[in-house]
Amino acid sequence: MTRPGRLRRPAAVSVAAVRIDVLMQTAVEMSNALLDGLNPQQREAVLYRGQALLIVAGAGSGKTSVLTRRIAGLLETREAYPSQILAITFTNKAAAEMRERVRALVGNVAEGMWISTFHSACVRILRREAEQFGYSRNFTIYDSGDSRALLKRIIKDREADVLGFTVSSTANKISKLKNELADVESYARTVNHGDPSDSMFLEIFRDYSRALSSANAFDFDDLIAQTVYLFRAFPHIAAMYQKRFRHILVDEYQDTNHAQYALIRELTKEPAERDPGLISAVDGASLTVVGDSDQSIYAFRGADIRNIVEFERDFTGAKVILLEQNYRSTQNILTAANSVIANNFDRKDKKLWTSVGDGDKIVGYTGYSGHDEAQFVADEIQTLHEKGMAYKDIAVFYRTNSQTRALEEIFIRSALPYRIVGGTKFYERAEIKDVMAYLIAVANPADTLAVRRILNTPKRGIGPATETQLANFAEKNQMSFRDSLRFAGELGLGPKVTRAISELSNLLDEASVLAEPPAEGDAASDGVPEVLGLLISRSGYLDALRRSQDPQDEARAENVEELLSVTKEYQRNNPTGTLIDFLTEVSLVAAADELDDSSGTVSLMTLHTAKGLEYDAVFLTGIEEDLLPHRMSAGEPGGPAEERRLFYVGITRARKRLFLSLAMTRAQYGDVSVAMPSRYLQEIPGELIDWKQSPGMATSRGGTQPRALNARRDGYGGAYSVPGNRGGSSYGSQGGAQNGAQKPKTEWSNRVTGQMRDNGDLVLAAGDRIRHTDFGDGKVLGVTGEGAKRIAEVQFESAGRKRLLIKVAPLEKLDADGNPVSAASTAHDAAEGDQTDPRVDEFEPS
DNA sequence: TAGTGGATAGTTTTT
DNA sequence: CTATCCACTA
Repeated sequence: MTRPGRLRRPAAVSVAAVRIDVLMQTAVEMSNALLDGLNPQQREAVLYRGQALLIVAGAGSGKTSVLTRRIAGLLETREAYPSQILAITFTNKAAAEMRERVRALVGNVAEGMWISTFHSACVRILRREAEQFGYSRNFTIYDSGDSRALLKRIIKDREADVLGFTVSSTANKISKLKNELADVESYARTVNHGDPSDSMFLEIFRDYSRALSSANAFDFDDLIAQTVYLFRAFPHIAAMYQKRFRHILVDEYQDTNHAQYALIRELTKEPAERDPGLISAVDGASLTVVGDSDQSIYAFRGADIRNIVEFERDFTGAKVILLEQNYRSTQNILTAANSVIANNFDRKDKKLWTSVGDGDKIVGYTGYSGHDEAQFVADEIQTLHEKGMAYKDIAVFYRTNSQTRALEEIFIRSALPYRIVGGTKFYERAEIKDVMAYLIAVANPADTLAVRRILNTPKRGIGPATETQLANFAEKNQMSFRDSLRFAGELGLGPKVTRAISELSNLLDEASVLAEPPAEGDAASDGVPEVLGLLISRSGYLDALRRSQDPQDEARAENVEELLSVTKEYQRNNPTGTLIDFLTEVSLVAAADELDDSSGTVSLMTLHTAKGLEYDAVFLTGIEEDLLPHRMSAGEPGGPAEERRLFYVGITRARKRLFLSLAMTRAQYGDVSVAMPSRYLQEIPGELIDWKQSPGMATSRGGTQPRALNARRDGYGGAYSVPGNRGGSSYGSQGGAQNGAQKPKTEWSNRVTGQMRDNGDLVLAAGDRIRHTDFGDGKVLGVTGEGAKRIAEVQFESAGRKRLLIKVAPLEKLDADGNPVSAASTAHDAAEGDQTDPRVDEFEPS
């Protein structure tokens, strides 16, 4: 498909003429394919043409649809070439989805568009222009872990810890400054030099910036800020991009920070007149932003809600379109969401509505403990699944990552397939970071942090003393730390150490030869996997893991091999991708990017990660004071309001079913504390919630009438205290099990990730009687599955029917008299000792 | 230099 | 509770 010549630049005059002409055809051409099924507001959002457009898109109002059709429309009417479009999304996954949907609408024309996250777009620009400002294009990207490692060294070197500097506080402060586009010089001007703590921070900030630039590296925040600096310092470079991108679209605009805002401003500026061929000035690019201030949940990270609130004032003549009709959820869910968010003052009133009807009621549940709550979630999921809902359409959300423990444990026992999205990410594991450091040392030898990391990993007898000597040598001779390795012989070290250093240095050299991109015309190399393979085998890293006695190292070795297959997969998909390209991609993956829709598992994630996703059934867990309005948010201005938005985001992820759960007591840091229902629960109209067990019921176990939660705040205040045992710390230290008769549960083995209980040899058949630690006695109805995945379906006398993964469930087989068959035959007793003492069932009314 | 054991400190959300 | 740090010993 060739493009019409008439659209070609340079004369802007003629472009303007064409635009009108195109616009007239637009409505006609687009009405068929692209406007189908849109409501009037959506249609307007697709069709509007002007310099600035704000689409205020409530949750589930079809904004992705609008955005993709808007882009497709620009392409279809030939108002823009693909290369003139820049679309910014929040995650790579969203970017991929958007590209896919545009492709579905207009075909392969979509190829040349830039659809990416802020960070990827900036990396792309920075790599292209790096040489202009003292970096080289193979710079590496420091993730927050790398930044912290660097700061740790600096704080230690400066002995700043005695002044109360911690890594995390310093990292946060630097990040904040960078998000405000402050650099060392500008910050220095505002500093009170009389204050020792102030000037110390300045020194740290300066050291940190120097270290980054001498390592030829950027941290996350730099990627944005440095791009802005680049544009400001080099107007001709800015002009290039300003002329190139004619249409800029930004999704999730409410979560942009100041630096990102400034970047958008730079990109939409009228290009400075530089091009002699141009008769008159080119307009600034047209800007479309989509967002919802009610879903702003990243203020803690510098997101500035004013960017969207003041958009109209900011871009004069901006058009605002409001999308309120929701295509995702039932009315009950929306009413709950509306009533919660209405409690945030200073917001523009906006009410989501739908035409699909009320739907099911929201289900509420109050557990006695976090594990009870988790059991409720697992049971409900099982029921949903039996009624035909696929696991992949179900999600469980929580506020903090630590809440996954109880959920995971119960899910494993219940044989529920689940997946944790985010959390400790694959690429954050120590062994992966080690191996990545090898790759970085090859791709960017200036990155001293990476070189230091691998220097003695695996152990080669190079200790801190040797490392310091190398560093001194490097400094004295004005060379990089990497290069100092080449001169190991001149340091007068022992022969063993000298040889170890030289071998490492040679290995890196060899690898970098291998990493060279293939010469012009050569068949594509399979460079990245080859380089990685060489590094992990010759360095001895993989062997060291395999030889290790530590059982966890086996899993680590597997992870390293997994990374090797990741590189192979990467190279298959990107035959011309270089090592640096691979490293970039890895640095910029977000939690939600790991989601795989076809996985067939329940998804567990934090509320933050959940933004932008949707599921048929959603479980919001831990709706408690100090957890949902999180304790840490109380002090911050705007904190509680942001927490409410977080709750709102969670509610609006649900299509059909919404479950709200909480616990009366929650185990945290080893001891148990009392939890109160979240204030936000009362903001939902009582008639929308069907309490299976309300906070009122949960205290008075005997089964009184459900007490409406929403009735009165003080209604449950006093009822919440846990009987007995408020005495404090003696609790955990006594080893717990004998306290089992008391209500709050004692403790559970939290060994989910480590070795599990293992009933591997336990044979069960239909008709057998068993005793379960939590559910009491029951009868086996049937056994399905093979080997380690054998699942028993058990009818318990009082706890109902459950599915249990035999291998790991805390159960014993009983003989005809109701006694455990034999302690020895069930492996877990012998293996685990005190953790598995049978306890009184915490869930049962006693 | 490596490995161990005891003490201690930190506990929100993440591109 | 857990992860990390530090000091001490082999």
